[in-house]
Amino acid sequence: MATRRSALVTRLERYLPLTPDECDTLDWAERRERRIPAGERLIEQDQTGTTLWIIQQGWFHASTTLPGGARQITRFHYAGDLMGISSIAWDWSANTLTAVSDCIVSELSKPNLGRIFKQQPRLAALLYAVAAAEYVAMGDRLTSIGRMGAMERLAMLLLDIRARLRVTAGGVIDSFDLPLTQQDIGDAVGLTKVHVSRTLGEMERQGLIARTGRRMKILDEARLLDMTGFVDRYGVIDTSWLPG
Amino acid sequence: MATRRSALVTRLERYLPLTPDECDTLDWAERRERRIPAGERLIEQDQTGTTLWIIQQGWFHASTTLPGGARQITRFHYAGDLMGISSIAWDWSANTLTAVSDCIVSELSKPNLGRIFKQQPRLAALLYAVAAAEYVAMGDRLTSIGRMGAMERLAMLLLDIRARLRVTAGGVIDSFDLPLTQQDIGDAVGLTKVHVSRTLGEMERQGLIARTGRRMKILDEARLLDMTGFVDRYGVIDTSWLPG
DNA sequence: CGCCTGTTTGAGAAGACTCAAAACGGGTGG
DNA sequence: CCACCCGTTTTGAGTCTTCTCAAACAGGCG
Repeated sequence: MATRRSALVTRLERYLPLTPDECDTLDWAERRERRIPAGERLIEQDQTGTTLWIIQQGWFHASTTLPGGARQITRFHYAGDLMGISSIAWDWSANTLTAVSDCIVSELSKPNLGRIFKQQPRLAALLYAVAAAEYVAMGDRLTSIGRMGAMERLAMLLLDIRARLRVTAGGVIDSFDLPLTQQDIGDAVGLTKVHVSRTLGEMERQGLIARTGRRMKILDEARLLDMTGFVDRYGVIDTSWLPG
Repeated sequence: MATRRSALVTRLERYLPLTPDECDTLDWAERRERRIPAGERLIEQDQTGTTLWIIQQGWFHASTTLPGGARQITRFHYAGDLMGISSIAWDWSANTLTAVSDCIVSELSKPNLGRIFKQQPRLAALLYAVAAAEYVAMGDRLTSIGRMGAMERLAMLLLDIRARLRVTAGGVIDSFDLPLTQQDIGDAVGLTKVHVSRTLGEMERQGLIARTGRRMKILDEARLLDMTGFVDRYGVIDTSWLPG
């Protein structure tokens, strides 16, 4: 039977058409597709691990739990993302990876990542560019948490999630499922769940967003953009410098 | 005359001895060494720029300024760092880069970065691993700002700066010059300068640190580590997976 | 010596947190 | 099909950390 095309390939092709060789190299490097139900953990913080994962389907979040029990969600991962970045630099995971929805992931071993660098330099450079974009996006989140009030932080989060979902969805979306508890949302933006509840309520009252269960709709995009200065870091990536 | 060895080479060799070819490729890729006096800016947020920089000497910080005027310092850059990451993914800078001390930088053009991927895959993979480590370090800062109180945030910052300076210094140091105003420190950890002043004073009173002018000394490392759970992300990087 | 920038200190205000209880909602079993 | 249960969300009241505004203080440099 025809194997499904890797979500990583699909994502990368949004930025740059890949050669058949490059696609083959990626397909060959991915192994052991696995199904992870919502809520389950792929790896635990500080746990040994020398594998990266590629999300084929679904969402994850990466979190850190502090000695006192507080938790910070440092980022979300979506279909087409390379996950488990800390395993690149060490032999253990810096984060806990939790499935937000039902997911399918496949493995990419570190040696296979090395082979990609050797055999497909252009692909490697593209992965580097994507990583650079995500680095900048994390800087944006840092700025949001460090210097914005509760409502702006939440606005930023919603805009960020939507922008990234658009890459996977391959088009413009204005409403999306947000399968997160308010506790999760708070852990992502550095607020308590109580304050998240109040603030989301206030945003709804002001006509900025609408909620139906856990479906989120952005109503007043202009004002959300205005209050946050949000910039989409996922839509476009410069590939002109990649080696031939 | 013998050209000085690139600080990037020195830094990378802390993780992995480079081949002469790899060193040559880097040396050849770097151009136009420039001197930047303390306080001056190398590039402004949103400004067009298609160059990366390598810091040969000194410190920089990367900051974002919000419409309201608030500023967040997203990271510090030290000798041996590749700076201007956002130019990898786009043709403009996401941050303002400001020299904290008197600095020397050299340029690395994007096409030359591309050539490194093509000609020296192992070197490219090492750069990727270093970037991954810095990504994780930024996640730590995010956690610190999102989930810790004022004193822990400052403790985290001091431990982080010291850990990174150790890489450049090539050894253990317990005190270091911190040429930052309290405004800068606050912008890095998401506090006002007033609260930074109070909290640093309190840390001194508790015997955690000592200050002489802008020289900072860590007195009670054990307690600082204990209150923050700080992990050094710069000291060791796994290179076993790099292609031969 | 005086100026300018940066630091310290004080007092009051604001935003977010804690604790607590009530309302909601989806899923399960009777 | 209904009743119950558990996790989640909402609302309320009081507290605490951090912020704001303001003024005094310190230190380096012309």
